[in-house]
Amino acid sequence: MAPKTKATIADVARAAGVSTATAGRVLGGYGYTSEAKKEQVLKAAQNLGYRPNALARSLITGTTRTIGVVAGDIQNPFYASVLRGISNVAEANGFGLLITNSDEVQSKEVHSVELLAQKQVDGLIVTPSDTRRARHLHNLRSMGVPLVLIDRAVAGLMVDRVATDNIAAAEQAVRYLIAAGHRRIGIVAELVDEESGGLNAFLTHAIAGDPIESETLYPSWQRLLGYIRAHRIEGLPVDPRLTLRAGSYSAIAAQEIVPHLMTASDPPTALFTTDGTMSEGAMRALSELKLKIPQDLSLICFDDLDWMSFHRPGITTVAQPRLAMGEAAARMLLERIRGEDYPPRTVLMPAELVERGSVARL
Amino acid sequence: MAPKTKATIADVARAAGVSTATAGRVLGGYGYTSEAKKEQVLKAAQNLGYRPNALARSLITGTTRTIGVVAGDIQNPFYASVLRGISNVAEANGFGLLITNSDEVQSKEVHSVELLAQKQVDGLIVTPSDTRRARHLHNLRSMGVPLVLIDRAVAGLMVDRVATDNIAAAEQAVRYLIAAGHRRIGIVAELVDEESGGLNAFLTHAIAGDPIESETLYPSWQRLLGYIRAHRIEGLPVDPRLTLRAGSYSAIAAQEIVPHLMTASDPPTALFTTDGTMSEGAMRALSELKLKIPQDLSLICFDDLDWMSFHRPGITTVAQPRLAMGEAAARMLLERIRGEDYPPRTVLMPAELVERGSVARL
DNA sequence: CTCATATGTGAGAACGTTCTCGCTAAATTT
DNA sequence: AAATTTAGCGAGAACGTTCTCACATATGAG
Repeated sequence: MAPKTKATIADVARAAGVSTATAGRVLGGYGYTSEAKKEQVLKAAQNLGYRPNALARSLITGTTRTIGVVAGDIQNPFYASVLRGISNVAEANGFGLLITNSDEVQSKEVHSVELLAQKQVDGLIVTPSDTRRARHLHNLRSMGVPLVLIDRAVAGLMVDRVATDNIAAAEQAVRYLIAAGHRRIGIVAELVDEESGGLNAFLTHAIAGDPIESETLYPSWQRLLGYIRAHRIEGLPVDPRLTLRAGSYSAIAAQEIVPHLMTASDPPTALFTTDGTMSEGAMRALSELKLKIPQDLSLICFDDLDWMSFHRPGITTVAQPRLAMGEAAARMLLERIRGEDYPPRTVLMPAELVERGSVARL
Repeated sequence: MAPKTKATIADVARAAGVSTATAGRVLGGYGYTSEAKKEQVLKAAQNLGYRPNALARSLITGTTRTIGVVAGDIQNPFYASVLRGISNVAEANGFGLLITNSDEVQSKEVHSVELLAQKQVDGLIVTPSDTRRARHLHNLRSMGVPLVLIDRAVAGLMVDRVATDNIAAAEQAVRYLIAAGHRRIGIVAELVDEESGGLNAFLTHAIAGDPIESETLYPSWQRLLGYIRAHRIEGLPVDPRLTLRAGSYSAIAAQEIVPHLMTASDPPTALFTTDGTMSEGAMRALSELKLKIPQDLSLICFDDLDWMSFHRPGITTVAQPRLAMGEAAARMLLERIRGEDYPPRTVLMPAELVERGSVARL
């Protein structure tokens, strides 16, 4: 029944009494074959338990029907959802998914991209960990490997990209807080990479309303920018002491920094956390400080994580369409793989402010 | 600099003025080569931007350095963590990861396994969606493809397996509740597949203490068994009305069923939820019912999800070593791929009861 | 000096497919 | 009736590697 050794197309051909070419035609579904031989071959294949070797096929067709993904960390709900979105459309189109983690470390990302390229993926979806140095990605482009960026852009790399409209999303959230009467609003953001001149320089520029090249900013910087814009629009000053930088993409970092803000002399009445991880860290800190939400502190988070809906009170949050982002990215990539030749597209997806009970009116 | 077309080993050989065999030797790092030629070849490869084609290599070596994973749903924190564990050891050993979702649907799982097998993965890690019908997995074994099962077993399929010791874990949690004075303890479990005779027959058998073949039980049934054993050990009767079956692996199902229990005439004083998804659904329901934990209801969950630690009160839970499970599975698989030939091993990992504040002493 | 061993090299087969070509026979058009 | 097209099939060349072999050359032992 189940054969001990794998059967090749030649074995099937021999068993069916035809040439490998004919066997290949019926098994591969290309070219002409008579009904009679088709049945013979199919029966022989069935008996031998023939399973096509995708490697050999890919070697000659030049396509693997596999797409490579470099995510930051599969375990992170953001990436997990994005991946699921990618997986959905990949699967629907008969594509496999080769997934790696970069941990937001450039060297790992380079290594991953190299691995995936060697495995001859038909295209890549990457969340670049460095928005400037990206030789490996430029290199891919010059080799003609389709590439789609998620969540972040790379300066000078003109490729398809899908991201959240971070500035608008943050601006909306912060204006919502201001509309509720809040005047001192804290923000806790990752802000991992030094923008030229650092946080202070960025703040003074942004507060002054200087034009800022925001496209290639990291998402957390974009969200900070939205925070600042909301203040400017509403005619409110920005107090730099209210802008908290975690400095790394970790909940612990957020958790450690929040207490400084809340135990200071003039604490904020509302807090805005700029992504799921920061939200989690902040929640840990607030929980330990035994602060009541929203009585002691109003809160708007970023990313709609499971617990935010059943937490009491419900957490008002900016929901990114994570699944849809993954799906959009995969669809764009598949179009490129099919050879469609648009100019590079940027899809900015709107985030939705989900109102729950974590914001008090002052 | 960056070449427009991909260079093959033959191109490199030509440029270096050696044979493809020699070029292959230095590039592939096998056999003898003189220092002089080695340098020539390396330089030529550098100039041409040579990137080895893993497909061609795999076709001849018969190994792809890729392992396939069939998970239920990447988006689910349980699978996300397990996957991360797998990824960690795979990456450390230079293996790639081909990941698919089965959504716990048998037909999708079969399809995934077939896809991965065609792509010639060196081995598979699967969370089987059906513990009985698994022809595709038996088939893999007979073809000599290494296979490791996670979380569940398949009747009659003797392969390496890693899972949580669900019975012991549930027993410990429920005994903990009993020790705290609880006498009416509800359980909300998935229990998706009809065990022979259904839930009632299972209950009567288990309560009577009949020997039960527990190895191939689905995790939720095992945890129910642990719940029953705890009652038996402590000399407490099991009230079938307290055993809630969600019937599907979804938070919504759990959310819908919990209110029936809590608004009944004789509600439990404590609740045990048997996995992360059930916990989430139950929390939703409890939140809507505005029940205070632990004053109105004590609670022990399964799986240590992020929010459980900063929820107020903290949620006491049975923490599965999800990451370690993935790592263990990957390590076992790699051993098999290397050709090590033990008899099939089952690794039952202990879960840890994390005490927080969701259990009241009566 | 001869024989064995280690080091180095290239020609060409192999891996399992798809693809190109040439050949037949039948069907259709001119 | 001749000319073309179409269906059907097989031989054998690709794809880009690794691997096996045969053959050098150098080194050292006896």
